[in-house]
Parts: sequence; structure tokens; C-alpha cells
Amino acid sequence: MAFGKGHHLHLVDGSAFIFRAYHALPPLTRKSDGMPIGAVSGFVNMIWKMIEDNKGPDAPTHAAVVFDKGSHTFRNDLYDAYKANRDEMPEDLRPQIPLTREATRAFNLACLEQEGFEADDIIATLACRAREAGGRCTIISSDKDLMQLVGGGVEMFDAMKNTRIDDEGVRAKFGVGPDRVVDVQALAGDSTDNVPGAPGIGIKTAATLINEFGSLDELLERAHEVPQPKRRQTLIEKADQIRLSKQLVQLDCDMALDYDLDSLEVREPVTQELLDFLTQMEFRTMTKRVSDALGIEAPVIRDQTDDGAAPREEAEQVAFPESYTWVKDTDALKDWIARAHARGYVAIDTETTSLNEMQALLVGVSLCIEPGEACYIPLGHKENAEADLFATDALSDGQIPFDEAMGLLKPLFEDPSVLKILQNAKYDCKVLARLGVQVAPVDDTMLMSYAMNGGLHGHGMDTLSERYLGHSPIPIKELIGTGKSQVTFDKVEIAKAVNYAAEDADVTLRLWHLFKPQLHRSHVTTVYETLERPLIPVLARMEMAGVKVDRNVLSRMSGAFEQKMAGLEDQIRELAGEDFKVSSPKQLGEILFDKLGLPGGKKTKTGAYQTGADILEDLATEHELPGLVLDWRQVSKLKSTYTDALQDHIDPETGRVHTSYSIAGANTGRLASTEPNLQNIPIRTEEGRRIREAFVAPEGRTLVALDYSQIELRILAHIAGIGELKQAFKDGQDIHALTASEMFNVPLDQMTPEIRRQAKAINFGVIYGISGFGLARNLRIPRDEAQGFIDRYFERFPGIRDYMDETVKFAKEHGFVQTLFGRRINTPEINAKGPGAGFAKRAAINAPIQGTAADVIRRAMIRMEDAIADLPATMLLQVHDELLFEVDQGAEDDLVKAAREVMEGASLPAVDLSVPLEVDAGQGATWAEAH
DNA sequence: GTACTCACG
DNA sequence: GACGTACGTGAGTACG
Repeated sequence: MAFGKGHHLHLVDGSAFIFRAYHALPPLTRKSDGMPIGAVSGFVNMIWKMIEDNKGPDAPTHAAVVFDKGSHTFRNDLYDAYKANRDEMPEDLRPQIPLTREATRAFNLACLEQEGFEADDIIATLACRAREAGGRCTIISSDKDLMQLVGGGVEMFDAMKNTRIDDEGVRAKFGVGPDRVVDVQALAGDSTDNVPGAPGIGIKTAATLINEFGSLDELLERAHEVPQPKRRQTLIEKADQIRLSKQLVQLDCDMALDYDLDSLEVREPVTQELLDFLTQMEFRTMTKRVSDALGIEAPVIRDQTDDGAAPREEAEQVAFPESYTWVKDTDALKDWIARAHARGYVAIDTETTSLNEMQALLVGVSLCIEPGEACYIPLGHKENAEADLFATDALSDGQIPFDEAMGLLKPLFEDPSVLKILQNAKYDCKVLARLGVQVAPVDDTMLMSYAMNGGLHGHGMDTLSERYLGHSPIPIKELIGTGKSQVTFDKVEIAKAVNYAAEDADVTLRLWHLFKPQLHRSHVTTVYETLERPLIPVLARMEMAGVKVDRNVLSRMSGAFEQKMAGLEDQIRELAGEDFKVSSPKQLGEILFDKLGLPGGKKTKTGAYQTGADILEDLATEHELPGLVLDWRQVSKLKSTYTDALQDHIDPETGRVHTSYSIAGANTGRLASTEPNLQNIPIRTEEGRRIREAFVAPEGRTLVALDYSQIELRILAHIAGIGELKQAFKDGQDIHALTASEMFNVPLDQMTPEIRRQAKAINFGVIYGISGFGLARNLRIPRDEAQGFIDRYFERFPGIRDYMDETVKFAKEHGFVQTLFGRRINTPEINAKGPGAGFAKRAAINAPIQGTAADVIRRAMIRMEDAIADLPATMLLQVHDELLFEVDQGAEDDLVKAAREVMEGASLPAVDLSVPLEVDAGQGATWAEAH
């Protein structure tokens, strides 16, 4: 039967429900995976209540829930500022939107939305059709924009206040009947939707005017008759704006819809579908309520969860237990593994013999299923632990045979349906990967903290535990000792190891429960999911691959350096007239300034003379000795830090050097390379650069290096919107020469290297948060001259100064700055007083630029593995703006092509830079040649 | 453990 | 008006 007299249509303003539910409820999360579901929970409750309340004689015969879709509607075409003042949707709400659609369908209610239209227009069209058909319509909403629809069988119902709004209700609100609501709104405007209206006229005045003149058209036509001069002037001057406002508030009652009223007939919910949805959301209370109403038994939701419970982090903390479980046999282990499978997540931690993942042997594994409930599975503890003298290789009792235990653990660790939660996951993943176990999927509490709290504090387990759990874990030193008497973990008595190791897993799980919902609220879920988490396996593989280093090349260089140093030391002693340690800044300072009486002895804050390279360079004009010390220092540095130390890092098994990247080390998002640091291998001086000749490709392979050209300056040009710089990058011009030309009014064809050098220093200075002092020191020119350069630069590129001012302002207001990809860098010192303020300011200016560049190369690295999967190539190293690969001879060009494409497009699709990213490539048998 | 110096982007 | 400053790292050495 077609919709008509006697039928009653209910239209629910679904989008309004969602926002109301979101703001009314605390940020609840689904227990199993931390998914935010507060708004979904509230939404479901509201829908359920509505259904229950509307049973009886006046029950709806037809119903639908209507949603907004798309942010751009025809109203934006009329007026681009429409709803422009709306805040971005909160990050923890966004993923819930699709779930509200699912919820609607689960209730077997029609779920209506149409691209480019607001829910209001769909509601208007349907309400009008219902009225025309002679039926009734109730709009469940309190949105005043919908009040224009009331009348002729159409009413509204405010679900929160539980009141009906009819003709009378509209008059009470607007002072006019529903047919004139639009006129009043057009005059009064609406600040929440950014509808301008007539300035100075609110609802009260608007209603008076409309009632007096009859309609808006009439009023505007006879505006000159309005007695109040100010009001009259406004109406005459702003007539166009008022007419536009009317178009904006006028709902479209004649939308082309893909469905008719008849298709909205009320259907009973399909019990199974509804309960499936509710259990999937882990809404225990609602599941029970619905089951009771339907007279069936409620399905069991694993892991008791109450959707009305307090948010996780406010829940009472379970105390840390005195002791944990020692898993001694396979039955006990199987039981723990089964519990982890049932739970769907498990916190794990490994104990090993070394901090170096490449050499570390697995000694034990701990698991934690819920706070306070953790176990340790010892696997490699040695007998006679404490008595070194009698230590044997025999394993002590109470341990499952290694292979048997790993055979049971491996399926759990590799199960895609069980989330593994770790602190600094890369470490454990590498140790386990060497045993043939590929741990996935993984969450990392260290990286969660880094994404949220970068810049505030470190992200080690002890720091996090003390700060966020108020609990100091057992220090490792209590087990293995310190210094000379330190032992490896396999020598630790199992009974002691259990409580230490299991506690770490317990702490990790508790941190995860705390952090997971916070990620959404801190708006860094995307950063964590796209820039942190996926990097773990990529870096793990790079580190395990390592880079081949030729020991012979290094040791030859070491010998040469040693001789050179000895020669320099002789000369230095001669000039000083006495023997002293050249490597001691303290002794050197005394020789230079006290004994030889050289000028300009500046003291450090500890009272010692400064003997840095810049000071010695100045002194080199006065005396021969400082120059010799500089030479000595350079050689000494090369020998001790590179040619000697690097040899110690060659892995005896692989013959390669395996660095470790810390993902959460640098505040800006950059990686940091340690043990050894391969991101500071010399290149600037000819002698230092030769160290790179020791980094070689193995037989049949080639090293290929690709690096971003001027990436930070390009990002600055984009962020600050400097048209000239952007154009120069697009045209492939020499950016420093162009800057020089603009600043000093020198045509490009008359550019001298000296002027270009100065411009280059300024460009870099800008990235660092330029100061007259810093530039003066760098260029070795007087301060006022440097300041003059800076003034001229800002005059020429005012956008840069604007960027700096805005960034500092943002930091002061919010306590953090952001990269283009949303990475947050906290700036806790930004409002400090004293000299620290300057530091924090410059760091805040630099962070978005350096950080965005770091994000770009992270994105490239994450995509790189797939992009080169078909090539015989391996990604080995990252040096901030450079990636080093090893590839079979013959495939070099294919690699360059594929890798370049990934790197140049790495910002897309998230960020479409207005400058091109360019990548330079080189190749050769050694890193020196490849660069 | 801290200070200083110096290698890199 | 004086003061003190380029941004981000890791590591080796001296010294208390």
C-alpha cells in the first residue's frame, strides 16, 4: 500500500545523534583493541530508546535514519565560508562514523545519505512528500534549521528534552510561524553554520521586522520605511548578504532521491544481525537489554566489558603483584598460549644475553594477558648461576626444552589475529627473527608514547612506568650487576628472573591499555599507524642486512693516521716547549693562553679555556701551534671514531656492520643511528671522505645512493608559501644563487661564489631559526652586518618571517608544533623565561621543517620494500635525506628508477607539496663512489 | 657521570 | 640595555 493517510513517518537526524552521543559520553574504547566506540555506544542507546518509546498506537509505520555525507554541498558553492568555522571532526570520532551506519542497518532501519547533501535536505524532501501524500511525519531532531518544515502533519521531536515541537513550539522559538522561519533565520544569521545574516539583528528583532512587514522580500523592498536609522542602513547595505543567507538556510524540499517513501516501511530487526553487531562492539549492557526484550538468551561477550564502564585509564589500577608465574612445563605453556589466543592480544618481552640484537641469544620469554597476570618462560638459564668458578654450560632445572617451547610460541607470535604488544618491539622482533619467528602484528608502547609525548620526556620503559603507572620496575642491575662483575642474563637465577621479566610484560600491557585510547585523543593515531608502526619491520630488516665494510682498508688507514699523528705530536711538543696531552682541552688551553700568552682566551662555564675548532682557527693566524692541533684533532677523530671503532663493529658472523636505528630517539622524527653511528661518516673533507671507501659492495653487487636534493628548503618554501622559491625549485634553478640575486640585487649571470656562499648560509640559518649572532659567527662577519642580511632577507621574503611568527605563536598557544603529516613535537620550554626561551623558539621553528622531511623519507622507506621487491636489491642505510642500497650488478638502473619514483612521490597522497621533490642518484663499488 | 669536541644531515 | 643564541643527532676522550 502506498504511503498516504494514516501512515506515520519517523525521520531521525542521525548526524545530530552521533555528535550528541560523542560529546555526552566519556571516551570509551573497545577493550579488545582500543577502538574508540563511545559515540557508537551512545548512538545505539539513543536509537534503542527511540524504538522502545515509540511502541503503541502511535508507532511509526515508516522510519529512516538520515546522515550527512561529504563536506562539500551546494551551499558551499553559494558561499564558500558556509560552515567554515566548524572544527575538524575529532580524530577519535572519525573511525566511528561507518560504525553508526552499521548500527543503523543492524536495527534494520533505512540508512539514508547522499553525496553532497546535508541530512537536513533529505529530511526536508521526505517530510514534504509525506505531507503531500496526506500522511504524518515526525522529525526526531532539535535542530532549529528543521523548524521551517513544521506544519501540515509535520512535527519535530526533541529526543533529549523529550518534547514535541509543533506550530506553537516554533512560534515560541522564532516569534513567527514555520512558514516565516527562513526569513527570520536569513536576517538573524547563524554563527554555528557561519551564515552571515544582517549584522546587529538577532532573532528577536528579525521576528519583529518580519511580523511588521509580512515577509523578508517585502521588508527588503520597503527597507527605507524602517524607522531606526542604523537598522535601515544595514538592511539596505546588506540586502545581498541577507538574500544569500536565505538561500543558505532554505532547505531543499525537492531533492532527487533514489528511493520512495514506501521503501521506508518499518521492519522488525533481524535478531541475529543485531546481536552480532552488539557483541562485535562488545556492548555488554546493550546486548543483554536487547536479548531480554526479544526474550532470548544473551550471547556471551568474551572478556567482560561494560560499555557503560569508566574509561580504561580512570579504572582502578590493579596492584603490581609480589611475584609472577614461572612456566616450567609444556602444559602450563600451552595454557598461557591458549589464553592469549582467546584474548586476542598479549604483551610479550624477551630476555637475552646482550643489548646487541645481532649477538643476543634468547634466554627467556614473558607473557602478560591482563594487568597483574604475567608469566616468565625461562629457556636458556645456566646452572651454577652465581658461582662463576663452577659455571657450566648445562641448563638449570625448570625449563622447557628450547625448540619445544619455540615450536609452541611461534604460531602465537605469527598469528595475524593476535596482537603482540611490546616495548621497543624492534629489539625483540630482531632477536626472534634470527630464530625464524616473524612476530606480527605488533603494537609498540614506546612508539605510542613517542607519537604522543615526543619532546616531553624519554620513552624507555622505566621512564614510562614511573610517569604513567607510578611504579618503578625492578632495575636490571639488581640481577646482572654493574661494571666488571656484570653477568649476562643467562647466568641469572630463574627465580629472580621470573619477577623481573614478567613485570616488564605486565608494565608493557598496562602502558598499552593507557596509551591506546589516548592516541586518538591526541590526534596522532595516523602518525603512529603510518609513520611509526610500519617502520619497525623495515628497519629490522635493514639492520639485519647490514653494510659490508672492508677491514683491510680501515686498518691500512689506521696505520697511516697513527704515523701522521705521531709526527704532528712531535711538532706540537717542539712548539709548546714541553710535553702535554694534545687530546686534553684543559692542558691545551693552558699551553695556548697561559704559557704562550695568545689573545682571546674565552672560558667555558666550568672555567676552562675554550679550544674548539673555531677558536683554534682564529688563533692560527697568530701562532703555528693551533693549526697543528687542528690537524692532529682531525686525524685523531678519524682514527678513533672511524677507522678503529668501525672495525670493532664488524660482525664476526656476517662480516658486515649492523647499526641500530632508534625510532624514538630524535624529537623531530628523525632516526638516530647507534652502535655504530653510520649517519656521521665523514664526507666534508677529502681525507675524511676516504673512510667511505671502506664501505663496499660484495662481489657482483653495486652500492647505490639516492638523496633528496634540498628537501628542507623545499619544504620551507611550501609551508611558508614563498612563491619565488617555489618557482625556482620548479624551474630547477640554483636556489642559493637565486636567493643571493634577490637579496643583493645581483643578476644571476654576475653571481660570484662569495655572494652565493653568504646566501646559502642565510638559507640554512632560516631553517634553524636564524639569529644575527649565529649568522655572524657562521659567516665570520660583524654582527650588525649579519643582522642587515637578515633584515633584507625578510624584506624580500616576508612570508618566511610570517611563518616563523606563526609557528612560535602556535607553539606558545598549544605547547607543540606539527609537521605536514601531523607529527606532534611538544615544545614544553616555549613559554620559559630567560635564555632557554630563545632555544625553544628556534627549535619550534626548525621542528616542522626537519620533521616533515623526516616524515617524507619514513614514508618512502615504508613503501620501498614493495616497490623494489622484484629487484635483486636491498635497502641498507638511511642518513636523514639519503638511502643507500645494495643491488646486483646490471640492475642498478632499474633500482634507481624504482627507488626514485618512491622517494619523489613519498608525500602523496597525504600531502601534495607545491614544490617538486628531487632525488639525486649515484652508484659505485664503494660508498665514496656512490655518493 | 659530565664536559668538551667533532663527525654528519 | 645586557646576555647569549644558530636546528637535530652519537661517540670518543679527559677528568673528577
